Amino acid sequence: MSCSKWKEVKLIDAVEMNPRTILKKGTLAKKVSMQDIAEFTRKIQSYEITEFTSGSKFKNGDTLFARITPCLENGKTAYVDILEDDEVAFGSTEFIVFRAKEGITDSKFVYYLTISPEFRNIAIKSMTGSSGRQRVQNDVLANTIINLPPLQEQKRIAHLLSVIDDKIELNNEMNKMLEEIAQAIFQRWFVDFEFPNENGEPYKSSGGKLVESELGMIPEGWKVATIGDLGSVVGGGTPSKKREDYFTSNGIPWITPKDLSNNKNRYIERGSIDITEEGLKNSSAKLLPKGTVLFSSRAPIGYLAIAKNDVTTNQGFKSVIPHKDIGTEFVFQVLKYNRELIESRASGTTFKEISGGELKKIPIVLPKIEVIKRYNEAVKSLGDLICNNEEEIKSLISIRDSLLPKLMSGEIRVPDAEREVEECLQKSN
DNA sequence: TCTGGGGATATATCTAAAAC
DNA sequence: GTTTTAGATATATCCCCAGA
Repeated sequence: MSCSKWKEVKLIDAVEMNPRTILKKGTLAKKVSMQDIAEFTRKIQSYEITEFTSGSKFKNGDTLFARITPCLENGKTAYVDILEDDEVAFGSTEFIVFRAKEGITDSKFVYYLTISPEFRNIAIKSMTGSSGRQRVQNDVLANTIINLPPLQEQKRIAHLLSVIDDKIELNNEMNKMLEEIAQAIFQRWFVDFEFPNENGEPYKSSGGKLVESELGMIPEGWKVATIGDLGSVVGGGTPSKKREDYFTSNGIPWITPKDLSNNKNRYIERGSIDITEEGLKNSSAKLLPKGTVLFSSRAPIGYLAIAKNDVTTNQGFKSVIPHKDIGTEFVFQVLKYNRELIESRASGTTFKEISGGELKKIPIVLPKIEVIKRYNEAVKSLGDLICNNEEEIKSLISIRDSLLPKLMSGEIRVPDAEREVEECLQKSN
């Protein structure tokens, strides 16, 4: 049901595809690789500055659209807003660059158009190429008929969706900062030994005594222990014969390293697939309680997450179920702080793997229990804040994804959608 | 500049050997 | 006998670049 003022036009008449953009060879410029784009995320995650040799070229306001399998299917599409006004950047050759046409389309509307399921499906269906390396056919996209609202309406739609994405980005920023604070506190207390003493003064600089240990000077009363002393170290498992009936969409959450590579959240509820009771029984995986720290131990060593509820993992993890008086946060930070050391103890030729035995043996400085207790009180709210922000992001994503196709097709109009968004934001605040 | 083939590397999966 | 470790192999992902 589209409004009469909406017009059916060919994409190429509304949007420039791979527009000519000038950047001289050898110029230093920002470079956005495929891995700098996250799945279904508007914001470009990172970039490097390097000499331009070849690749796609773009400016602020452009949309980068992955054209190769599986990046496109996985939702690698981003909006460029990391540049100065006249700055030109470049990136992977596997991007199609979309640019709004002056007076015809709005740049953010173009972004939301390209992430709408309808548009993505057309792109995905058009893909051809040798197996495993399918690419979008540009001319199919160019000739796709889209239902284009008047410019003002485009701006309203884009603005509304942007409000949601802005909030998601804000929450992500906030969480990044909170995580940095959490790390800084850990560093200050347990690496610099400036934890507050009984009088609330920083221990070391107010004359707290340090004594010799095999890990250098440490506060009196502390000791050198191992990661194995922090809790039980448990390996994961995969059912020996991969049988479909061992997996389900609503069983016991089963986490694999891949679930963490796509998901930078600190807390995890479930992975992309669950395991059945039967499957769990037929593997060496165990049920891990809420608060267990998951540490990927094979191939990508060092992905970290905290179980938000009971979960299991595949064999790519060693998990630490923290002792009661140590607590999740301390274990999480110890593993994070020692990531490189742990990786250096890994063995294996095809790829590195840290064995449970080796992981347990990694030496660490263990504070007095009362200090850990105070630490846990000090950082508890940080963890809670991060967790809440992550929850809020999830609900924002779900409202964005439900509104987007309806707004793009004209099924609902901006004022009605606005009300839904406001309700959602209100609830989360 | 555009298009698509294919190399390089990272990661997942399967499963056998080693360790318990 | 069961669990853990890790090699072989398959797949996923990203990048480079030749030829039109």
